Amino acid sequence: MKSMTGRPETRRRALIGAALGEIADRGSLDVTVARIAARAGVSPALAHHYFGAKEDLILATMRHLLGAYATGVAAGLRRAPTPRARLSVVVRASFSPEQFDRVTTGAWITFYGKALSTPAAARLLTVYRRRLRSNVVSALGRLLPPPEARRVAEGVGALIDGVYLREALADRPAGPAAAIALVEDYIDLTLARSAGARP
Amino acid sequence: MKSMTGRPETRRRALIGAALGEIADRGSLDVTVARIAARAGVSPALAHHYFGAKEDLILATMRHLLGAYATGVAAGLRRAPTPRARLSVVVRASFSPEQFDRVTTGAWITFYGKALSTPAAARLLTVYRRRLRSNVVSALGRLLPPPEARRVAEGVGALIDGVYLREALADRPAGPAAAIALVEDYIDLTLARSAGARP
Amino acid sequence: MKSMTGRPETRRRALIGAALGEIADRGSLDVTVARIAARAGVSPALAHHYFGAKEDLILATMRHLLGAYATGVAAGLRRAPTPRARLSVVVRASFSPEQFDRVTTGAWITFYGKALSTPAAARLLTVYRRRLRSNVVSALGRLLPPPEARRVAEGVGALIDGVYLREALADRPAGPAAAIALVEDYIDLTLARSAGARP
Amino acid sequence: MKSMTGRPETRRRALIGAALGEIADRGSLDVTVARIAARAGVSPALAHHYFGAKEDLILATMRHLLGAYATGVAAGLRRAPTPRARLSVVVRASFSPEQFDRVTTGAWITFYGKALSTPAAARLLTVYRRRLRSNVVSALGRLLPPPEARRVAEGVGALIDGVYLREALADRPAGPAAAIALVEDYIDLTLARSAGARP
DNA sequence: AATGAATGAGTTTTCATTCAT
DNA sequence: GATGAATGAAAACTCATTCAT
Repeated sequence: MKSMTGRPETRRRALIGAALGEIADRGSLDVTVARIAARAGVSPALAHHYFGAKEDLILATMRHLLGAYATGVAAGLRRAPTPRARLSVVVRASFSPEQFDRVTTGAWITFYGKALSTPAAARLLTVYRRRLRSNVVSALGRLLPPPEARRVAEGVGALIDGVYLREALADRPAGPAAAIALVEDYIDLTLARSAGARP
Repeated sequence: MKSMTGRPETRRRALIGAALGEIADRGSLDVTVARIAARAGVSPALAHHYFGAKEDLILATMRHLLGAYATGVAAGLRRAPTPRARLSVVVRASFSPEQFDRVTTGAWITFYGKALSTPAAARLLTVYRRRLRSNVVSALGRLLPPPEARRVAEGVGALIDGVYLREALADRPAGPAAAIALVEDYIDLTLARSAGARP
Repeated sequence: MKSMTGRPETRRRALIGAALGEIADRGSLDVTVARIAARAGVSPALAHHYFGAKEDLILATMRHLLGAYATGVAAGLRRAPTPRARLSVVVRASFSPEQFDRVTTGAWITFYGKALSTPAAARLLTVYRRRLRSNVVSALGRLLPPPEARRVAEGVGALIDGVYLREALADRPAGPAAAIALVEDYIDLTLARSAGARP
Repeated sequence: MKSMTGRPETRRRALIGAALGEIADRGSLDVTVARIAARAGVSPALAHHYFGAKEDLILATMRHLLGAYATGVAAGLRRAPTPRARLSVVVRASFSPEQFDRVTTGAWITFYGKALSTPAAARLLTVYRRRLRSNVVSALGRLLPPPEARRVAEGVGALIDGVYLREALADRPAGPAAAIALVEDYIDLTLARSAGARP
């Protein structure tokens, strides 16, 4: 194989993309540097050259995944006029085509497992999750009293995760529209109760 | 190590228990036959003698895990007098001390990942999940019209999964009581709406 | 290659012997587990099975080498009637055919280098050297006053090492007889001076 | 890293110095071109540009080491008035601060090992050793009959090597003064005998 | 002259698995 | 039934070396 020189950033992207693909294909982090490198069209040694240990490549890939999601959410939030609309943004972003394809769902679940065993991965997850949660809580804060806002935020987050997980593992997935409807319905129900209780 | 002879069934149980422990300790399926065997107090060769390939031991362990959960639910259901109570049984069984310790939560999440990549594991998961779902649907069927029963069953299942996942990964878990309350609240809300809408 | 089962102790010996041979052939510790294993007629995996890391195999080999020398000296000492004869035993043992062949000299020098970089190896060397030195000092103690005995012991030890080193590296070695004569002469000279000085 | 252009000779020196340092730090020739280059503040590619293969850089480093010693001896010899004084020069040069620091002793022993396996290194060593020996023999030739002069020269050389080696590896080195005293004493003893025997 | 990108050829090490006893 | 000896196949990682720029 002739060695083709490219810009380092291009190589890093390619390697992370390849890692993501391999992880989704294998359905686990039990992937080899050799296969990732081959998929990226470079030598295994180059993967080490850029990322050091395999673990670091994996974590970089995870960071990329979380970052893409956070970016998607943030972009939507900037354009949402009302608190309720901001909640919808979070829900829809979670089931957007980019976040909900086979590769990405596979990678997400795999990373949940990784977080279980690797403190560094757990920290990454915590950071992003907290950031996301604060978005939800702040939107809900305009609609609900603080203690309930926190509780509902927890429920919304859990429901998103649960639906996401089930859809990813379902033999016959219901699709994003149904997923979104389910979560939106939960939000509406909760808000309605509070609204009814207040006056 | 002295070779200790035991009843085959005892050996199998010991090996499955050891596998479960190793999986939880490592936080992933990246466990070795050698360690599992050592934990069970037998030689690696014996593990193969009983289970064939490592993969089979892993699947047997998964089956055991799912079976234990299903058994717990079934036992509760027999003693529950009303449909609403039967729903509670399912919820509580999911967060019972046996299902909600570090070992078991770790194993569950790990197996979700496994299902992603291994058709056999996915099938196992599907079978048990369907069985569970039919319990929920049949209980809800007494309280809601069929189409909504199905939808709510989906929501309840997803919420249980989501809460379970989040608790397992949380740096500061809220505990089973809070988890149960969250899901029960969702059930109540949904039932209340239907009750209010009907008359 | 058919796997031939043998007694563990036999295998360990074979591996240590093979390591010694490889080290001497290569003239450095830059040897591979694969080659050592091949020379011993076993798989590389077996070397790890018995010794753990390569480093441990190397240290075991070093221990073997030092042990063989110490054993040779000890055996001779038991049969030596006078202090002077005991000194000769040490000298002759150092240049005995077993200690002075190409393999052994090569290994010794290589291990001196190893001691330079590896504390564990340095400790090994120190232990054996101290044991040897105490033999020399105790023999000299009958012939010389203690402070001089210590000094001479140092000189004898250094001279043995130096001659050994030079012979090992010489393009035209003078042979063991000349080596022994050189050291014996040093001993005699030193003893003669003391004898002459005393009366 | 900014590419810094320098005079080729400066670069070579820097690389050899860095190699020497690395060898002493690691205590063996198991050093990498990358680390040597980094220590010299240049790229690995440049090391190859100047020296070709790593082996050549190592040999150049060895040559430098031997050359520095020979230069030190030669400088001393020019100023020594008597044969006996010239012998002292050789002894003292061997344990001078430049030759007896941690870096240099480490490098020397390491190169002894190298000579064992690499003919080119062995040749280098032989050349320098012969040159040195002829100095000693010619000095001794004024004091002793030729055959004995050769024998004593051998003993002096071996003793220097042995003391050097032991000091380098000792857990509690006695220091250069003691080393020099030991060798000088050997010389004196030998000369005294001859002097006593002649008349 | 000098570099960084890139790789091929190794090297240690792990581990599931087999098999004779 | 049970084991320990043994291995093949793979995996991560290292490093000297090349080459276009």
